[in-house]
Amino acid sequence: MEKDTTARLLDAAEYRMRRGGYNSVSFRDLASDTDIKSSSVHYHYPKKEDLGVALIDRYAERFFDALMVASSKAQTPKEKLYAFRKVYRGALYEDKAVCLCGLLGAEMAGLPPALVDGVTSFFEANVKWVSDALPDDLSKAEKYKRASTLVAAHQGAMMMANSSDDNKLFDTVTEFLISNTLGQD
Amino acid sequence: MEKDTTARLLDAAEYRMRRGGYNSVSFRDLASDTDIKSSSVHYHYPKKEDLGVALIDRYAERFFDALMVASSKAQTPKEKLYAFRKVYRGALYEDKAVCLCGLLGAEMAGLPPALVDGVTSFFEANVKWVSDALPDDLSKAEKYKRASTLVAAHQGAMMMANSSDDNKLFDTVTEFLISNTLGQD
DNA sequence: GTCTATAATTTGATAGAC
DNA sequence: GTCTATCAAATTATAGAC
Repeated sequence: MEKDTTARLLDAAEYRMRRGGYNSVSFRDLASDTDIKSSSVHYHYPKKEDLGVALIDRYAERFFDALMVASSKAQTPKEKLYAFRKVYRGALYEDKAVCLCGLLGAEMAGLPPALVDGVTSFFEANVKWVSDALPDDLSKAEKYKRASTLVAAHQGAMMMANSSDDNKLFDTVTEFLISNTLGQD
Repeated sequence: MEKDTTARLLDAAEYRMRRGGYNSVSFRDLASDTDIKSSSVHYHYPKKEDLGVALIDRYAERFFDALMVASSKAQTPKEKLYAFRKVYRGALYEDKAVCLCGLLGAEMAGLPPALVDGVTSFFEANVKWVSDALPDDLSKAEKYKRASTLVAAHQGAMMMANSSDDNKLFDTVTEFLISNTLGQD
């Protein structure tokens, strides 16, 4: 089963965008990456915006799919949070890049308006997932606080690991924070 | 005392780069922002790289100056960490943008090599400053772990606040983390 | 230091043939 | 779906006058 052209285009675009940001991706780069012409890229994604929206959608879907898989056997809050960490960790170690939505979230003010909602939703869903993973006895506000902290730290750790070319930093930070956030009431 | 042209150029470039990333800044934009011609921008910064390096240098200098001022009366670890938070918070609230180095750190792989060191140094210096602010009785490894976590969380919280247009998220996360990181041994 | 002028390249995008 | 051909605009950058 060969990958179709849109999948290969999204792969190439994601690779580039997660390394250099939205404006670092050009139709001609994608064309040469996938051995077609730039006009053919426009056939699949008429505007760059359309490509951006498709990229974010696919990224979010894949992320939450991976999260479901990784957490399928998780019972305790701790196990669930380590599943969350594992998915982030995979994105950093396997793709050797930061989170697509983390980068675009920073570039938010410079993005076409059509992309904004997808990025915002990604983080809302992140925080919601982590909230639901936390112990039941915590208040809603307390869950929100801790979940936001965990998501923010995962994103920040990813960026710092990326910028210092030291993935261990991600491991250290996220491990510390998960045990710390759970370790007290 | 009027601002000289380089200062106005760096102001304009910083404004744009912190909103859209490295590739969202063009010489012509800066020219129109400062009411000069793009060829005159090149007089001050021959290559875009040169501009980028100058931007990062100025940003880092200003950041650590602000940190010195904010922490001048801080005695305890807690007071010092709140001073650190205050400087980050100012960058988010007053400039209404993420950290320049946070954004560039995410875009690292797509940046001209000349910019890499400045971004890396910024974070190393951040972690060092926070390490030194932590209680003396902690081991070096423990300080590194906590300092990295605090810096990562500040960066991540900034990005998330930016992407959700909700600066309160930054306040919540950083307040929680500072009290939490200090609250136990 | 700033300007005019311009070059070389890249970029997002479209028309129309196959 | 992909191609050739093309466009208009943007972008980095330089030469040379004032």
